[in-house]
Amino acid sequence: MAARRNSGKRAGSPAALPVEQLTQRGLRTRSALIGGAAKVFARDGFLDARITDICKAAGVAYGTFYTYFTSKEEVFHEVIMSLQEDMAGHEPTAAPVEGVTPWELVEAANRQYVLAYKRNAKLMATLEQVATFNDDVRRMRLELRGRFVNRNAKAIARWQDAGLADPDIDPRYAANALGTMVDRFTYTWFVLGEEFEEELAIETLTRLWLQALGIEHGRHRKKRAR
Amino acid sequence: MAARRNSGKRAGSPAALPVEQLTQRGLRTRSALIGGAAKVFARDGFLDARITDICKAAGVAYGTFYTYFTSKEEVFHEVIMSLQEDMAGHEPTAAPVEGVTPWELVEAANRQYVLAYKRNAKLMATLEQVATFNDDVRRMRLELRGRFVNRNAKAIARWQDAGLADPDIDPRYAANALGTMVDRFTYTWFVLGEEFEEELAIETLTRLWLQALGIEHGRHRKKRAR
Amino acid sequence: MAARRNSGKRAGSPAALPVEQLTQRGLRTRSALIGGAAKVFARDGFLDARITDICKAAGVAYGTFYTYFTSKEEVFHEVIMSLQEDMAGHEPTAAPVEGVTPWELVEAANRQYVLAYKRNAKLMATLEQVATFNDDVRRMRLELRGRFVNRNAKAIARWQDAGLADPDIDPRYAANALGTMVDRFTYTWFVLGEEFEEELAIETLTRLWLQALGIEHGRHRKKRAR
Amino acid sequence: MAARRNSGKRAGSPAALPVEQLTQRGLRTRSALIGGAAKVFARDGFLDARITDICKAAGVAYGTFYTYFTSKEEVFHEVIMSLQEDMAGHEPTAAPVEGVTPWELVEAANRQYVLAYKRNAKLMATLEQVATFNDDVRRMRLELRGRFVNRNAKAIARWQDAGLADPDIDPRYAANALGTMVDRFTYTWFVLGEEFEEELAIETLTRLWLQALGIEHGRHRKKRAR
DNA sequence: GATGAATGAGTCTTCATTCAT
DNA sequence: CATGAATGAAGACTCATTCAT
Repeated sequence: MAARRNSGKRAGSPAALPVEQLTQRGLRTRSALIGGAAKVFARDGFLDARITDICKAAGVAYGTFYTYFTSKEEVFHEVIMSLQEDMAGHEPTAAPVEGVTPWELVEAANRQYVLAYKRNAKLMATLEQVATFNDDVRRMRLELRGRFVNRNAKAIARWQDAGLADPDIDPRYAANALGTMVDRFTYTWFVLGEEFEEELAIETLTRLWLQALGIEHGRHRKKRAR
Repeated sequence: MAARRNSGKRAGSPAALPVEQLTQRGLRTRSALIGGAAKVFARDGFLDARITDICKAAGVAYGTFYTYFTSKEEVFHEVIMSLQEDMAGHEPTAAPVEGVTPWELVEAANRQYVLAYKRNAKLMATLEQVATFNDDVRRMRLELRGRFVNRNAKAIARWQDAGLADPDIDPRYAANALGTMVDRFTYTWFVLGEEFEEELAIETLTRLWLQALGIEHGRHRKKRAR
Repeated sequence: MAARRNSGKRAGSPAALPVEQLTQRGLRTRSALIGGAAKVFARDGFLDARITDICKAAGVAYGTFYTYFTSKEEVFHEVIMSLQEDMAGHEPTAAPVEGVTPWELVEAANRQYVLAYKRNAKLMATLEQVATFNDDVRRMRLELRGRFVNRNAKAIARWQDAGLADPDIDPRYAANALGTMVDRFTYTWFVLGEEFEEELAIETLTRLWLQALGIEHGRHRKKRAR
Repeated sequence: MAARRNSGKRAGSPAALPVEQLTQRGLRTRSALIGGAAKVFARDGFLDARITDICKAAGVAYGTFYTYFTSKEEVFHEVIMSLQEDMAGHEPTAAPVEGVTPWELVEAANRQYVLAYKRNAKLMATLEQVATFNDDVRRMRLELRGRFVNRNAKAIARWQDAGLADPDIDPRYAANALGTMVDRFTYTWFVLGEEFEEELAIETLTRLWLQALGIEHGRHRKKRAR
């Protein structure tokens, strides 16, 4: 199985049409291409995705692709944008809400993350793939991760200040570790194919998350899987 | 006037020399190639690594590569084998040892993992890359992961039986989640480049690991990073 | 930064454009390639023919070849198809025609075969070459041969029934032997370069053909070459 | 199925050891190599035969090959020499023998040719293959053919002078055509795999041979195959 | 003489990107 | 805007032949 990547692009790309200046028809075609790309990236990964296939999936001619995008990377970026919208769109409010326990908050967050991941597993796998060799994507992921971690770190600090969580833990370190735990557990589950039972998984992740921080959970009596 | 053709009736590729039948000199060259490959894979990743470069790094002619390996994948496999030896070689004894606390055990394991990862960060990044598109490597990783997780799951179950750990947690789920946490935290640290302070990182990971399971740690008074 | 890999999960080779879906321009290029291939195959044989040369002969860029064909074998197939059309296209009617003597029939057939062979000698040599190592081509040739031999066998049987030919001869064996005689004599002549005089060759082949079957020929007084 | 041939050889071959100066041991090794080559050429054809395989079959080290031969072509030549000895070694005396009828002579010749071909079918196929691209071999075959044809032509002329054969046929043309007939019929039979019954085939070839020349055969009452 | 490792020229093949219609 | 053919750089791989022990 040989594998490789192109090194350079040729000079002076003619630049794709700017989205703003697109006619109705143009917008439709562009959307179709993004949709086709999503399908192909999910099915084949980034490396094995060919522009031809994207165009076929979108029902447009080969050359049309370059009317809207400069490169495979560019469509990929668009696809990932939608993906991330979907991944983030359902997050529970980050802001502290009166009367919501840490357990409820964390469980809700974990549940939504797991479900979103499940929905987008194939594309997430592709995203993971691209992040291993494309610096732009890597940077993008780091930023996103940063925002996510920050929010969690703040919540942890808040809980520490409120005397709910172990004060001896560095919030940034913990937020990184625990966020990573959920993310990668889910990857192992939906991408690598290790089998888990949904409810138990979510509950275990939540319990580990909270107990790790020394937070007492409000629920009781969880059982192991048989 | 020599003549030849590919893909005849016979088997397949000319098959590289079997290691067992190699002379001293052959063994030396083979090692040089693996070393060169490690260097190139670490520097360029798998996708951008070229056989030529591996040969250059090994100080041998192009064709020599194919005396010992069938493909880039095949050397990569060898490189990964050594890598995994290094990653696993320093693991603390898995067997329960009298008088060793969970804290000591987990901290030792985490420390060695972090240090090994640090030592091999670039190659680990490459391994991660290949695992995203090569099924053989992916399988290999899953197996390895499985063994690691099993061991941890057993330790957790033992601690639960001994009344040290929260009995309401499924050991397999927990071992997966916590193993993943350490692995991916380390990846974020050494591959993605997020900055952490070594001692604090190891300690935080250890503390989270143990507290998550409801295990009381034997040490006290950890501080946050400033 | 483009990226790609071979041998993914999907089908196989990128598959050349199907002839039916080709535009005028595409058809023209494809033809040019077949023409160029014919030229190169005739000049260099199959083994020494390089795709580059075919492209040069066709006046197109290297990559264009793979727009239309998957491999050297594939163009070769096309070239051979045209060749066989030319070889078979001029055959005299196989059906028994009132008032045509066996001599006239066999002579006409031999003459057309000799002339067609002469016209296509170089390509026939190449075909012969490929048939020695490519099973597809070999099979193709056997089929063709079979059809040809069958027709001749039927004619022989007819002549036997009509009392014109020696009834003690097995028609299939004879058709094989005599067909082969003409074919290989012509090969020796035009490919190996043994020299013969055209009229005398055709006449001798015809006479041998007929006399072998015990058929009296209608002409007289043939002379030896001086 | 890609196919190709090397274009050039490197400069200054060190020249293989001359047979005359070989020790006993050397002669044995040389023989082993020729034997191994015969096996491999028969199995794989010339194009797919690799020096490695020849050495393996001969039970000697790779490099040893070049102690005795300069190239693949050179061993092939040796192999073909033995082959031709076997093919020619059993030929019935060419010289006119008192009291032997043409039928007896031709049948004996055909029978021995068919049997020899059957014995050596695989190598004959390989010889045919090489003759399509190697000028030396082609020349060799032409010469051999020439000698064979000459002998037959002389016999035909003799029979014409004796009033046994049709005087209106050119002996060289006839000898070429009929020789070719037997040769290629046999090729079709043993190499291409068309099925024939041995006795009937030999008899039919013989009868066609003789009747084509207008020679009355001495036997009677042959039947067709059922 | 024997051994087996080292060499590298020669081609094929892919597919992102460009461009003429 | 759409279409689809044309382009060509980049690298993998083979194996006959050479050469150091």
